[in-house]
Amino acid sequence: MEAENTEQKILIAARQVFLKKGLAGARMQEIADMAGINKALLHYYYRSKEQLFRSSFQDLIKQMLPKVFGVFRTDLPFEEKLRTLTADYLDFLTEYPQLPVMILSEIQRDPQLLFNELNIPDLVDFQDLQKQLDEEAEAGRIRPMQVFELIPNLLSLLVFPFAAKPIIQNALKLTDEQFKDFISSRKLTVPDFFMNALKP
Amino acid sequence: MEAENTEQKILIAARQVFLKKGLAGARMQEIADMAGINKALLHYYYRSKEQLFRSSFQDLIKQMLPKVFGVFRTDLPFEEKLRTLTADYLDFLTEYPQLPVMILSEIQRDPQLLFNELNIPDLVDFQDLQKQLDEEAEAGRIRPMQVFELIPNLLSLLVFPFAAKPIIQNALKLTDEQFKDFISSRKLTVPDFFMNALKP
DNA sequence: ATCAGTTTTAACCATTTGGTTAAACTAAAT
DNA sequence: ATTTAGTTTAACCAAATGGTTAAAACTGAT
Repeated sequence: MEAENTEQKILIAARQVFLKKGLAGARMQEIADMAGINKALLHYYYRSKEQLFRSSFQDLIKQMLPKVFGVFRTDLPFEEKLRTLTADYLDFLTEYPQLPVMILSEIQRDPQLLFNELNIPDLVDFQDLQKQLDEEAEAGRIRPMQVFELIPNLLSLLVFPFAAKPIIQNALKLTDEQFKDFISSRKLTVPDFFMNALKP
Repeated sequence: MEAENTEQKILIAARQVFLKKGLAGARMQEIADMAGINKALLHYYYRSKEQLFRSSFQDLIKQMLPKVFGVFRTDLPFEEKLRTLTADYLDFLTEYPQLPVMILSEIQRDPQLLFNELNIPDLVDFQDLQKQLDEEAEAGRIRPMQVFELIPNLLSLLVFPFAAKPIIQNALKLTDEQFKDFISSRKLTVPDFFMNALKP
């Protein structure tokens, strides 16, 4: 998190502020203060708030997507894919717990935002995954399952607890540390739960 | 959605705008326009933007919570509870698909918001539910399961698809109507998935 | 018809906010 | 030493925005 050049300092500060407050709620002054620079310098490096937001957003998404979908491009057995993805994704989100809400709310505001820059089918070959599922089902190891049911269910189980972090923490009276433990426990319980749900 | 008195018109308009843009993104002028009234009239009825937001937010939450948690106060068999809650909750969220993101992002901004006004343990008696789970497990109908694992998993499966609606719609190329069908199919697949995951 | 209370409006205000400008500083290249 | 390019700042600006005010219009009771 240390400062290198000014551009980096700005990006890091912007990320922090945008993650917490979103595009509309963020103030250029706050970002400048957090980066320890003058507000005009923001506009020198990134012409507008919108542009700074996009850079910061893009940066995060580019970090995120390979970790979410990368494992789908390997030829690991299905259960391995599931366990790897779960652990990697939960680790990543633990670093940026506010990311899901920020992404979801900005996409609600501007649905184009995400898809102008990246192509999800490019990242996950749904058909390949479906083929693997069909094979597993054929072999009697899991019950028949559609990717379009499986993927939303899996992402739900992985992402939602972060989106609902304040609610969970309050309802269960967890400190930040305890919340991390809660998430950590899910690296096992979620794949277990999931594999059980897939049993024939 | 029809106008009764001005106060109602304002609340309805405010709800629409806040749902779409959140507190920071909403403009008083836009709310006034949508309600077909003058901006000053907003301030006559609701002193400030913050207060209008709270009223609108409160209103929605009060509608939502009984539907989410109400069934936990009945003495239905566990699987019945699960299926009832799923159907009711999915129906409710279908009416307000943007609600989850709005709630989650405003709570991230101000974690107090939700809990100042309502007490979740008052709505769900976790211990009662745990007892029921223990009984089901004892009888060999499900495997042992903690409420604190079950509830987050269930809410994840129910809420997340709405939060990710634009992503799902784009990735799967669904119209609004097809998205509703997708959600509707989950009234069966989610409880099925869930009950299967709970099998001993 | 009039009066009191409520509702509605147009005009206005102060502050905030994103963004600009022009000048000063720095360090490397010539 | 001077030029040049990049970096940083203080001071400003125009527009947007939440909020106020005072007066007009409406309503229902007397």
